[in-house]
Amino acid sequence: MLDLIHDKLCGCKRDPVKTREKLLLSAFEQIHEHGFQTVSLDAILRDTGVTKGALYHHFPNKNALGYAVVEEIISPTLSAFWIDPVLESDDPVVALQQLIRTAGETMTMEELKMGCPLNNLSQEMSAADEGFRKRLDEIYDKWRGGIRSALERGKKHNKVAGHVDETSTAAFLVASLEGCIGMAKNAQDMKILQQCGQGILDYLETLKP
Amino acid sequence: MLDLIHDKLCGCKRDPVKTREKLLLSAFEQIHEHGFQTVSLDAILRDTGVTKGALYHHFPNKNALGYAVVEEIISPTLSAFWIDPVLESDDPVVALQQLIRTAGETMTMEELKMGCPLNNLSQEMSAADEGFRKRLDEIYDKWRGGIRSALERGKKHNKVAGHVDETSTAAFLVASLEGCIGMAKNAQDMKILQQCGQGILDYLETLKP
DNA sequence: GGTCTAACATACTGGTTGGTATGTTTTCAT
DNA sequence: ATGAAAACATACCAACCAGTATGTTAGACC
Repeated sequence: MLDLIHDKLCGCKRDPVKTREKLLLSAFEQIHEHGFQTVSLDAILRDTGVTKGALYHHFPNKNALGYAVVEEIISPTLSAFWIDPVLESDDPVVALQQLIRTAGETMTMEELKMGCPLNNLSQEMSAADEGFRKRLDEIYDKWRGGIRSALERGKKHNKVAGHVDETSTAAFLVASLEGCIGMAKNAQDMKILQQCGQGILDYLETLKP
Repeated sequence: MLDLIHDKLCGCKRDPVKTREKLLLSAFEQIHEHGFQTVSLDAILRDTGVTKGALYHHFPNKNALGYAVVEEIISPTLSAFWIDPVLESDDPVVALQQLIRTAGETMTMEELKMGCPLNNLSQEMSAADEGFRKRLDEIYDKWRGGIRSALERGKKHNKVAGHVDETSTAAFLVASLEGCIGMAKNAQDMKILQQCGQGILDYLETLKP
């Protein structure tokens, strides 16, 4: 439907940018739901209506499609929601507590069952394919680095206690966040998510001066 | 080689218990290395020398083999190393700190790359198969319950601070432990493991009175 | 020692998958 | 207008995989 309207507005039958985007988005969703190795290209083609020839015109192989999902969807989404707000705040501890609270409140049961796209892919692919591992590790590195520098700035503004080791705390925070989401994903239980979330919130409290 | 010796000692050409054990052990290793869905039964048969007929005599299908690995290998191993020692100690905080330190010291690079078998399977299978999810969740539940009751006992012995909420702390501890191992697995970097480990150790310190 | 069944062994199948070969149709610069 | 290249479309393939059908053999029990 919308395609037809767009075709008329656009005045063209082909829109390679849109085709690529459709593929990326469908791939992201299906990878998120079923995992990269389990998802079949045919399923993505069925979902998007794109043909195999078109897919292999835009991506040389399945891995390349996955890489693009990591770089063009997962990475920017995570930055926007979890990294940038902390970097922009003067009080990273409070900012993180806020983020965790809103994440916990807005999380639906379906999202809970699917878990974190970044963590899912890491756990599935890091040992199997170096291309995935490096790209995912870059994201994690950026995340840890962001929290670390935010903690440093917070210390200067007297919002973070002096005894806090910024590097290990940042690593631990990212790890426990993913750990909590993973635990709730397996339990499929909001109560577990809230318990874990409370655990992080309490921990964050100990970082204040 | 050993099989032949055993055959002579045993005086029999067939040993169904041993055959089952061989299958379980090989399945565990290969699942740990490649994930459940990626591992092929043929690979396990090649590895063990067992034939397909024998495998399907012992297990009705692939999932059943996986379930048996969870119940008969992963669950008891985890209990022995991570749950029982904490339950037996009067000071769960110190006991956990000890466990984390020895785990961090004895971990090889190969183990680091492969991650935690329990967490790997959870992340891979919980959304895909309810049979796996329930079995893995039972293990997590036992783990959380163990730490919780250990924290309660520790409080009575004045080894755990009064402000500690046992339930959420237990959930958070298990989640962050798995989170740390997962983070180090993706990074393939001992330094990251140590940073995360230091984070947990510092956190555990805040639980003391 | 004969019989029955548990414990294996072999060969095969139907379905799926990532990838390719080859052809057609737009689009756009000249 | 036209040639070239980008953007798609179709048909096909070899490999693999879980599972099955069918047969064989060892060993326990009477």
